This record gives sequence, structure tokens and C-alpha cells, in this order.
Amino acid sequence: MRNDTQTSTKDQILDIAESHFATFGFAGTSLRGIIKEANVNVASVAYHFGSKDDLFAAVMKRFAAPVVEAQLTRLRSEISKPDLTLEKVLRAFYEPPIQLVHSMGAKGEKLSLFLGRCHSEPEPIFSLVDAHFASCRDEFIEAFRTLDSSQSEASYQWRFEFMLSLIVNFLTRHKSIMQRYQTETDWNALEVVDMLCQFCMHGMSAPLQAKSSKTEK
Amino acid sequence: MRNDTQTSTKDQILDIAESHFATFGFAGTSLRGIIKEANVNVASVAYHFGSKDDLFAAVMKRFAAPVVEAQLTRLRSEISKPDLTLEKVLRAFYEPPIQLVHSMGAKGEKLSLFLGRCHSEPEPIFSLVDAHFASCRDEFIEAFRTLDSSQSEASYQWRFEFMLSLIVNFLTRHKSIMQRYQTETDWNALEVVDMLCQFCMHGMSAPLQAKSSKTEK
DNA sequence: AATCGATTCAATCGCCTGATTGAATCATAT
DNA sequence: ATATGATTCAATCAGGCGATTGAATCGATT
Repeated sequence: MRNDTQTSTKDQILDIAESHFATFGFAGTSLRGIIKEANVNVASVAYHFGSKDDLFAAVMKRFAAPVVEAQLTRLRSEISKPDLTLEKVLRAFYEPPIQLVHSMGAKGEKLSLFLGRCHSEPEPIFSLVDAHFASCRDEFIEAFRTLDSSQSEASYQWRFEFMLSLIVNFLTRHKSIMQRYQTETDWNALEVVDMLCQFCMHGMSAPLQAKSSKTEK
Repeated sequence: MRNDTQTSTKDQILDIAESHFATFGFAGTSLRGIIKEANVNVASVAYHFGSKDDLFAAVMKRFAAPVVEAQLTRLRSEISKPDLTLEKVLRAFYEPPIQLVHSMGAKGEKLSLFLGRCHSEPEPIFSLVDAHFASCRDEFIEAFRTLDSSQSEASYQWRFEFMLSLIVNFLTRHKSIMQRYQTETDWNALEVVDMLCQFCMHGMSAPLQAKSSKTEK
């Protein structure tokens, strides 16, 4: 094993790979583009990770998995206490990714793009991504059920989907959105979390059920 | 010009191209895959459309533009009447795409995927997509301003982004979402529109402003 | 029947893709 | 110093990519 003063080849590849997957998507990313920027040999990728798919999985595990873990740790902590509220659940979901991305500066921008983009990757990558987030979805949906058991099963699913929609869109687009009405690209993480939580909290207070009883053709 | 009993080469290419872009994304789609399934020659693509980018633009114009047009027509109609409400604006946004996709059956599934996916394409495709939807964003944001002029400019932008987030996520994921808790993949368009509108309407009733006055590091 | 523009065709260009090979190099333990 | 296993290297493979070419075919006009 090498004792590196600089980042190891493995980590170097992971860093650049995350950046490329985030910027170009899976299909738009080439191993050659990665290894060129990372100043490593092509074979290093195969040696350390295997195939391109395996590399993507490794990036997911390295960068996305900790976010999910933080969300779940936070959620479980909230559940273990009395007085669980919808807002606490929402904050458990939104705060970890937003805070992390925001605190990382330029690297956070890449992480943000990667986290957002991976949710809209075509198959078969999407299944891999979805599997990584399955436990997150399950536990948050369970929390919704705990908070209000009177809703339909579909309703809980949609709540999670809507909650997810907002952050996926935020992660992928916040940079260009902010540029549209701001000169500076700085933003306040707390304000963003508040905004997302408020929107979801009020949105979920709606019955999320058809109000019309008309049947379609 | 040829008098075709079957679909013309141009339309045949457009149809299959939409399907492939929807399924594999822009980078993941190959012209060879399209022309093989469409049973046409590679050169036909160059002849009728030009480059791969041009083909994508043509698909956008053919399939996505009418949706935006329908949304804007609907919105302008609502604005011209008295008693404009938030719900009417939301329905003007959600109904056209949902109804259209739902009424088209299997072809609607492809359109749905394409409409959703194109919003998360990497650059430079995203810019092309964004330009197509610019007028839509501007007019709906203007409608939000008309409904309530007391909010900040950023707030209107976020309202639109949140509204957009929900349908992008729905269009790309509704099939797999429904399969998760339903045996049948049938769905009721009116119920979906109601659901989206309700969520947004209540979400937007929130101030969409930071409730905390703490400043970050 | 001859002509002409529109369209389609097979064939090919140069380049890039992910993956693999076997040899060279490194770090370490003996 | 030498043997060993871990790592990196240049070189190469077969195949796919977008794009272009010039010839062949089509349909309509004269």
C-alpha cells in the first residue's frame, strides 16, 4: 500500500468521477474523461472499481449513502422522542443534504448536482440509485403513517414523492435559479430548509385526495 | 413529395427518437438505435433534421411545444376572466400535460417520460429545453405576481420551481410509483391533477420565507 | 419518354468507447 | 538484497459513435 501525501488514486478517481457523473450524467460521462482529469491510468479504474457501472455504484456509496444515513439517523432520533411532528420529519429529510451541500463550497455544488441528477438517470442506473434510497423512502413513509394513520397507502407514497421532488429539483437547479434573480450565488441553508419545509408542511395538510367524484371516460 | 399510406420517414424518425430520448436520455440515445427501430437509413436523419442535437430540438418542438402552448392558452384564458384564483392558475399548468399524457395511452407514457426527463438533461441540452419553457415560466410567474404582489421576487421564482418539480417528478416516475402500491397501472387524470393542485395550493399559502432570523456562519 | 428535384440507399470516414493484457514499478516484510 | 504482493503503466482490442459521401431510386412535370 502506498503512503500518500496527496490523495490516493482511488479517492482521486472517486472525486473526479462524482464531478463528471454530476455534470454529464452517467451516459454522458466517459472513463477517459475522468482518468485524464484525474491524471491516472485507465486500468486503475478497472483495478480499483471494475466496470463503469461499478464505479458509479462506488460513487453512490461514497457520496450519496452518507446523506441517506444522516437523514435516517436524524429521523430515528426524532421518532424516539415524544411529540413527533410533521415539521420535524420534514426537517430530518431536508436538513442533512442541504446543510452538507452548503457547507462544502465548490465541492458541495458537485455533490448537489450528483445527488439531484442521479434520481433521474435512465435505467439501469436508476434502479441502482433507487435501491440506495429504498430504506430512506420506507422509513419516511412509515413516519408519515405514524403521524396520521387515517390516510390511504397511496397518499403516503405521494407525500414522499412530493417531498423528494422538491429537493431533487433544488439540488439540480438551485444554481441557475439563483443566478436568474440574484447577482450573487450565495444562499442561506436555513432559509432554504425553512422554505422547503413550509411548502411541504402546508402541502401535506391538504387531503391529497381527489375532491371531484366524477369518473373519467 | 411522397404520398404515404404509412407514416412518412420524417414522422417515423420523430416518433422513435422521442421514445429513445425518453427512455435513454440524450447522451444514452444513439442515432443507430433510432434508425434501426424506425427502419430508415442513417442519412435520412441528417437529411431531414441535421445533427443529433437538431433532432432533439425537432422532437422538443413536435412533442413538448404543444404542451406549453396549451398551458399558456389556458392560463391566458383564465387571466382574461375576472376572479383569477391560485387554483385556476395551477390547473392551467397541470391539466394540459396530465390530460394529454393520460389520453394517449402507451404513446402517452413515452411523452410523459420525455417531458419529465428533458428537464434534467445535462448541458448543453438543458439550455435548449429551458429556452423552450422560458415563456411558460415567465407567464406563470407573472400570474403569481398578479395574484399576490406582496411577495419577494425570489418567492415567485420558487413557487414556479416547486410547481414544476412536482410534475417533472410525476411524469418521470408515476409508472414505477403506481406499480409499487397498485396492481394495475391505470390512473385517473382528474385525481392526479387535483392532488398536484391541492399540494401546491396549500404549499404556496405558506409565506415561502425564512421563519428563522438566525444568520449562518 | 425525358428530365429534374426530392428522397433514400449502402458504404465509409475518423474518432471515441469500455475493457483487457502483460510488463514495469512500487512499498514492504523478510 | 531480495522476494512478494499491490499498484500503475503503455498498448491494444473489438465495437459503437455521429457524420458525410456519391450513387441509386422515387414521384411528379414536361
